[in-house]
Amino acid sequence: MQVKAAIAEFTAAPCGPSCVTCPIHERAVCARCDTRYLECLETVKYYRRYEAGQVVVWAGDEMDFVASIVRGVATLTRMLDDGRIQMVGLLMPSDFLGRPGHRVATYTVTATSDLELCCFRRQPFEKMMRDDHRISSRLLEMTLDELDAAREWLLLLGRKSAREKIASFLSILARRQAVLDGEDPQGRMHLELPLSREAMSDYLGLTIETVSRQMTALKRDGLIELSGKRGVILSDFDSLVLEGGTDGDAVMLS
Amino acid sequence: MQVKAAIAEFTAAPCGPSCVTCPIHERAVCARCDTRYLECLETVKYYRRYEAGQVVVWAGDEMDFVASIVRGVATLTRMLDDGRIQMVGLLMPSDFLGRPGHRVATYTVTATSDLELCCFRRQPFEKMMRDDHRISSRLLEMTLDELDAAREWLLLLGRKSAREKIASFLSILARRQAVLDGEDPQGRMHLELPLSREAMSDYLGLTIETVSRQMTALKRDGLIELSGKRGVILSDFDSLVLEGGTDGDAVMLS
DNA sequence: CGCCCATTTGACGCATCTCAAAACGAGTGG
DNA sequence: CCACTCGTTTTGAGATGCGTCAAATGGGCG
Repeated sequence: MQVKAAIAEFTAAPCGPSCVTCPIHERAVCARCDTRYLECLETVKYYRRYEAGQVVVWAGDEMDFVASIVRGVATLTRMLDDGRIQMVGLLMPSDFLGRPGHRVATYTVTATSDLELCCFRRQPFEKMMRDDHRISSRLLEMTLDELDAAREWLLLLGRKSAREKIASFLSILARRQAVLDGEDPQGRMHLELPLSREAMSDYLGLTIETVSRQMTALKRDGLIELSGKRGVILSDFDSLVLEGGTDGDAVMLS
Repeated sequence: MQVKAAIAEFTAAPCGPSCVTCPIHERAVCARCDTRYLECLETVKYYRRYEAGQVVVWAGDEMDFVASIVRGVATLTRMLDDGRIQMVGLLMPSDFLGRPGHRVATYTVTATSDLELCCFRRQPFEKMMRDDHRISSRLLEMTLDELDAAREWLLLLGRKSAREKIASFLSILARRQAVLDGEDPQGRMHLELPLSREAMSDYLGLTIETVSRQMTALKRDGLIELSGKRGVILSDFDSLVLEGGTDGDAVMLS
């Protein structure tokens, strides 16, 4: 599915749920807003939904909004001239989408599961960033976290073996899942992969065949069990982290 | 030089040059400060010098300052348990070093050429970020740029061949050099590499031998000429960019 | 001049890619 | 309820780009 022809259709909910009951309010870009600006955000926000597989924006297209991921998973991808694809971002609930100040999208954004966005029109959002220091300060923090994650990813792509890449990837997903659930990642864990094998290979800089072979190898070695296409059970979180070479340890230091 | 034993010694210049005549003032984190805060920065800043090869901080160490690169080049690196190294950041003049809010360094910082830093003690700098919106807003912008660069780097590590990696790397250096000189990168260009072959291999996720072989190959094919260990002449900037698969095009879109 | 270290060159092995086919699972219609 | 289809995933066999190990070259400096 190198280039998916599906054009993004969406349903706009002009009057979405309230920010107060919003499931991502604690962690999203709006997390630190005081009541006054939260009310203001409330008036300019709107929701969009995408089905799994739909493209949200193409690299090079204009994007007139920025957004928080409310539900589901989206990917950012870059493509070389001859069609080779690399994923460069994996957005999960509470993550921020878009770049304030840039009208043109640098990456292709795709929904890999059913996706719900809380969108803000660019102009009003940029104005609010100027007015309420808390928004841009939270965005700075989130961007610095993204940068650290990207650097961890560089280490993975540059120096890890296929087996280590898979193990690291599963650890990362498990950790993010646990954080979202407000738990500590440990012991036996259930995981529902939000990505196809192809998307995994785009994340890891591998081919789909190598991903499949290494998943089988990890299963053979008792580190994971597979249940259906997307289900994975990690026999032991710490063992898997070990198998990945070194993961996130440095990022965890505060 | 997996682990260089050299402990960072430095000379502190308590009263450095003035911000007004500072060569990086236009582009650094302080670029947008108004006069009042610039004067304030002036009182808390201090300079440090490192010789080529010295380590500025080790990953895991406390770092009580943040800094702007004034002169020279520094690298950020991460290491796996068994010693494999990956570079995850390449800092050039006007770039920012350190993470406000984090006391412990996540990456090992090394001077790869003689290096001059304009340092700010963490606490006063963080206070000033809170007081002067312009500092944190400039830092946000710089961090977003870094994130885009890191994502370009992900594409390079994940999907490019050794030859494309080298070509891309040289293009990136040439482009950054040109930007710093306020010129457009094009045609025949002279380049003085700020990195050893080993550092290049750490940047590109290759071995030193492969880097060397591909440099030779690019020379054989007339794309570059070598003059001494660090000197490179790009026969034609655009040809080299082409050889790199696709470089920075997307990042250049505004 | 001679030593030291960075770089280049060479020969060989292996991890991952490529191409191809089989297996599997989900959805559809008879 | 089963047969069929289509897309995804797994498995297999062979090719290759890059890594590994080892030696040669070369430039800089005492």
